[in-house]
Amino acid sequence: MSKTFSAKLLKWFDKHGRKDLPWQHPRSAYFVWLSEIMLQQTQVVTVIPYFQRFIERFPDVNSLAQASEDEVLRYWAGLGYYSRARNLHKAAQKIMLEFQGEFPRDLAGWQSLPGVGRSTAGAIIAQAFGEFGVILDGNVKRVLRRFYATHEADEQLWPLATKLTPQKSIIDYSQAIMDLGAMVCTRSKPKCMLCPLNQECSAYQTETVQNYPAKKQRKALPEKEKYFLLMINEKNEILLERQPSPGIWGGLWSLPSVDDLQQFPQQALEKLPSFTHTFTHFKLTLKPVKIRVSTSLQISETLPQAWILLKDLSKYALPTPIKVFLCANDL
DNA sequence: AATCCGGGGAC
DNA sequence: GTCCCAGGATT
Repeated sequence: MSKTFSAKLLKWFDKHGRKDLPWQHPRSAYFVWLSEIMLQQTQVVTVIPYFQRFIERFPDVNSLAQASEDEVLRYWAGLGYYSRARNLHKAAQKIMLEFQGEFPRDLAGWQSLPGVGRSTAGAIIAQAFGEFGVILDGNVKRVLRRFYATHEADEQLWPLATKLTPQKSIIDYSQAIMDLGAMVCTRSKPKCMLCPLNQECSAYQTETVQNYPAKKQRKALPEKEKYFLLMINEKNEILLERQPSPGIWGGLWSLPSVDDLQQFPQQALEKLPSFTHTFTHFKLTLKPVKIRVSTSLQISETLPQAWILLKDLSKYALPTPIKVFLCANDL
């Protein structure tokens, strides 16, 4: 049934597949796991430099487990979805303490680790151990929806993905199905003429490729606005606060933010140009305010705080828009 | 089943 | 500007 599908895909992979990604050499369980987490909702080209820096500092699961969460987040800062980094760190500690430093070998073992779901576990089983594992990521979903010309929900695609996955050549197949989605069966302008599966592809044969996957209707993003306090003391230090997790920018260091400025004397404030940042579920207008304060001023401490010099900014994990703002402003 | 969680690349 | 990317956790 799936024989022609995987056979044709593997033949295509031999010639056109990606075989020199950083996590493929060596293809260790640690590298595969780390790459799969970084690649969740994040494109390959974005991940590569983060992966390189990360493995240089944390070359194995033990070094990752021993590190502080704060340092792990520093190496993740800018990549987004910071719960991935927190979960990765927790998982490393679990592997060291509960699994005696040995990676799981089966699906259930991997899925017991925080941040590892069904698809990531399947990818790791396949790529790290060469055993039967099924992937259903964004690429595979798109390929399957077009191949079967179906609008079925994500969950309904698992049996199809499982049926198509071969017992042999699993390492290459799992890479091949993702490469096809990333390189040929792309979201826009798919290269159907180059596709090894076009003769069996229902969407291609009915000339309805553009209908799959269907466009989702998006709701208008809610808009929020907050004041971000650029507090500067007499030593020219600024105040950072560590954000609570879970939550936006959880675990990262950001400027203190407030909904209004009524607690501050008007003459102490200097309003700076506002800017916007769009998250997945809302649009935030950041309204920076510069406040000169005396060193002795006691700020209410609901979150961990640090007075830091601008030159030491790189020692902290900052959200990208905050980092960009601070680097663009002399104090 | 929806919603939350970032940032950026491609268009 | 829109869309969505090697998704998972939470509700």
